[in-house]
Amino acid sequence: MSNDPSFFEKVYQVAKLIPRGKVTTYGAIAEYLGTKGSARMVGWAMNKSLSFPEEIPAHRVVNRNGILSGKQHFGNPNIMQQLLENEGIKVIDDKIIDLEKYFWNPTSLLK
DNA sequence: TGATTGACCAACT
DNA sequence: CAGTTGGCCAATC
Repeated sequence: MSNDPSFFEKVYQVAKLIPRGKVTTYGAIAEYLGTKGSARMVGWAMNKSLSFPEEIPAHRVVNRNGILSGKQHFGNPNIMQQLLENEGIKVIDDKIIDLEKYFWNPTSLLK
């Protein structure tokens, strides 16, 4: 099969690999893909992923500040925070506490 | 089909 | 210190 994964498809591959109880950032995924500037695309891809049949933990992806940027896209803004807290991640004021502690870098897959 | 937007990030002014 | 701009790729108008 000819694999020609677009930026878009790679995002899903990485997003599915995010371990439970961990979070990552749009920029980290984009950087892993080799295109740091496409961080916006990652978020946008997540938005579409909500409509996809595949289970993609979009709630484990936040922005560089650890803020739940896309909480509004889950239908109800509370869902994203509840999911994160359900995995043991502390979220206060739509922001992840000790982000570096829960942060998971997709680049770990390379080594 | 050209222009605009988008769950971002970093650098520059 | 805060606002603006450039960058990236794909989808929508």
